[in-house]
Amino acid sequence: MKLATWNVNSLKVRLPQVVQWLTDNPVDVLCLQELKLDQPAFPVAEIEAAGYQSFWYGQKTYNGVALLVRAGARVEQVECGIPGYDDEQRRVIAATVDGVRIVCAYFVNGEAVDSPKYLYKLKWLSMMQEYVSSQLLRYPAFALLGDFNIAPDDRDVYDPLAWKDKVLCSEPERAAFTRLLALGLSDAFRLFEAEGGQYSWWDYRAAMFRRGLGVRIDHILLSAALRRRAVECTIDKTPRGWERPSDHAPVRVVLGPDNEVA
DNA sequence: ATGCCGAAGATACTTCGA
Repeated sequence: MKLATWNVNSLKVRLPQVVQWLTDNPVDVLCLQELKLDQPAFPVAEIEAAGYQSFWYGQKTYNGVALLVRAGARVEQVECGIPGYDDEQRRVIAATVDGVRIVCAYFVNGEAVDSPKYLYKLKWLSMMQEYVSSQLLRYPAFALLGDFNIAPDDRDVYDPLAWKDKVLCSEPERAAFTRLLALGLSDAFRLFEAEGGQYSWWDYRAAMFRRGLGVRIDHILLSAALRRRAVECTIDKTPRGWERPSDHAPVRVVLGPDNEVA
């Protein structure tokens, strides 16, 4: 089973790239963030023509998340938003795909540590913590994928000194990421790569991608049951080099068969 | 110290992203 996540920064603009990427990378589930599409505007037919079912939670201009699921896969228990959290911003969609619980999330950016949006981010992170905790009790085969807007440690930042205590890198954000791991989740990328210098987001400005200056903020977290099956996890920089790219790159994980004896 | 780029809504600039 193959899972991936990609912040597309407008699905309207990036639709041809999403279809191209799925053709080149026929994953079972692709989690999308920042659709920037009103709910009725979702390109269901185009996604279906590419061989995928669509489940989405759209919002005009901002936010919006989707699960693209390979045709033929069994999809159950689709859930939008965090239950019990009345959040106007549409950032979460979940579903069970062929027995694996998938949560796709667009974490709050926060703007800056002295911003009111940062307080919203911390509140949102605590709600996500509770949500993931309760999901794990129900679904042992669990994966959380998305744009976390958190660089877990200094290996994930091109200039840790410049980013020290800044949004994406502040201690409270990193502590929230660590708390998610403490629920029994593993950062799939770090199962295979201990070195720094691999990033998933590069600022459009100042030719940051060309200069190799980025941040790793898009992640795939796996429960113990899925961690055992993980074979590889890679960041695909290819689409970041295309014309009119998203500022984020897709992240992909390959899971082997479930060999556990029931 | 600030903007750089890019998307979107509005309609010539502003808001937001990270």
